[in-house]
Amino acid sequence: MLIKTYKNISCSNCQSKSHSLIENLNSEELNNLEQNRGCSFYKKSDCLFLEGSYPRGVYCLNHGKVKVFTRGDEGKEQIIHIAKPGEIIGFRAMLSGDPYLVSAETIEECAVCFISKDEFFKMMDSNSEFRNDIIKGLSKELGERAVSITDMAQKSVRERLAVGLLQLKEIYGAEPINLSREDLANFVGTATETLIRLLKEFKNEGIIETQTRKVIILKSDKLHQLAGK
Amino acid sequence: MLIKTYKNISCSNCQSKSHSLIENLNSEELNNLEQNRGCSFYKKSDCLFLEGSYPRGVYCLNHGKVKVFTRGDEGKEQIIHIAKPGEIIGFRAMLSGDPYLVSAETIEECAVCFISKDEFFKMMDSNSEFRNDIIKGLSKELGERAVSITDMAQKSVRERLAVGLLQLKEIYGAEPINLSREDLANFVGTATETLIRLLKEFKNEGIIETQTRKVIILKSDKLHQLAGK
DNA sequence: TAAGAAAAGTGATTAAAATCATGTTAACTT
DNA sequence: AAGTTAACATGATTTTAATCACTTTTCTTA
Repeated sequence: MLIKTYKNISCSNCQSKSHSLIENLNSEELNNLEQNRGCSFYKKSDCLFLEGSYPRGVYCLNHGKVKVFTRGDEGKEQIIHIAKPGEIIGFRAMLSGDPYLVSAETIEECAVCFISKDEFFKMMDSNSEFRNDIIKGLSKELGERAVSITDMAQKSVRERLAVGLLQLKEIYGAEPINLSREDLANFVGTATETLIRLLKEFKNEGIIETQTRKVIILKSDKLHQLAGK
Repeated sequence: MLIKTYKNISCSNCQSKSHSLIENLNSEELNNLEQNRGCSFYKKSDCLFLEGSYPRGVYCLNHGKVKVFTRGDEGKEQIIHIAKPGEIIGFRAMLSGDPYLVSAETIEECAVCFISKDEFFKMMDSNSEFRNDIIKGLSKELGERAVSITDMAQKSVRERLAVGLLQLKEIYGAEPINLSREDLANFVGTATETLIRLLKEFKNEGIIETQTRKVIILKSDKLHQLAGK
């Protein structure tokens, strides 16, 4: 259970600062940020923001994981990204000036700081390093998404599952992957039943191990092979 | 046939300036840009840049169309974007500092100006309006790609063809869509044979008309229906 | 801790789209 | 203008993955 001392989180001492875009702020800026952001605790499956609404600021993830997804025609989720601590969520729509095209929801207990639009743009304007990091982040993600589109269009579900598991390994690090089968299916872009069958195959082939819902990767090299180029 | 007076194109009078990111440059900046860019004429199927190589600058499309694509495992192209006059091509990789993740190739005769890395970054640094337009452009595209991923994962090929034709209508405007069946298939993300069969269906349903390779959209509303949400 | 609900898993069937094989038309080239 | 090549088109077949119907297991919470 997450210790709910989140109100006391300081930006300067934030455990997630080192792998965050805020790492290049100086101490003055960090102090200012600390005064002007609000921290909240979110239960599992809480919504950060909803597709179609207008952004009022950005979310800085201190603890937990957040899924970012769109909904297709029949309401089926497509998970575009799973955010981990340190990530700033939702700045894309703020920068473009459009309403959100995606929704964001916690998939475990989370501590999240909210930075208002004004504050965020102030940081963008005053700190060129921060701004460049944002631009680099956008660019990097844009490149990754071109690859994702190609994968979706050309790879088989089996290959996509291999790709997806490798991505999730990066996100979860040493911890086992802890996603519902449905979320995993919506990340890979397939039906839940198909996903379950393929997971079983991978398990039988000794590539992964499962502990009820949790997935542990045993043979990354094999997954790389299966994933293709 | 494109008149090859492209050497004389001036940025200030560029026919594509008004729908380009360079429209917010002042006359001094435009003059400077004009001194420092090089214009070239490209035949159909010429390569602007190749996946894996390092960007040395950006390409500003004055005339013609350019396809931007990745290659999947078996070399099959996935067309991510089709650029039209006014667009700046290839700044994504320059901003992220990585090698290109995509290739760019002309699909008709083109006039293209090259702006060097230095020049481009100078413009980014000195003109905040230009910079903001770039950031907005990146953000907008990033949002669109989330939708594309979802479409690829969830829509049928028939639905995707409807979506794709509507996008191409925006790009081609009043002119008929002029793409090879293979390129069209690689844009929609399907096999060429499947695409041809679906085009025939759309034709039989009176939604489109074909003139050999050219496609003319007759009923956009019907395409919107078929495309889903 | 027992009951109910939600998630995970299985089997059978159907549907969609890829693949393979081959024929036809259009577009260059000499 | 004829010949050659490449693009377009079509039919038959196979493969992949979705869908539907249902069972079992695992969480919740009263």
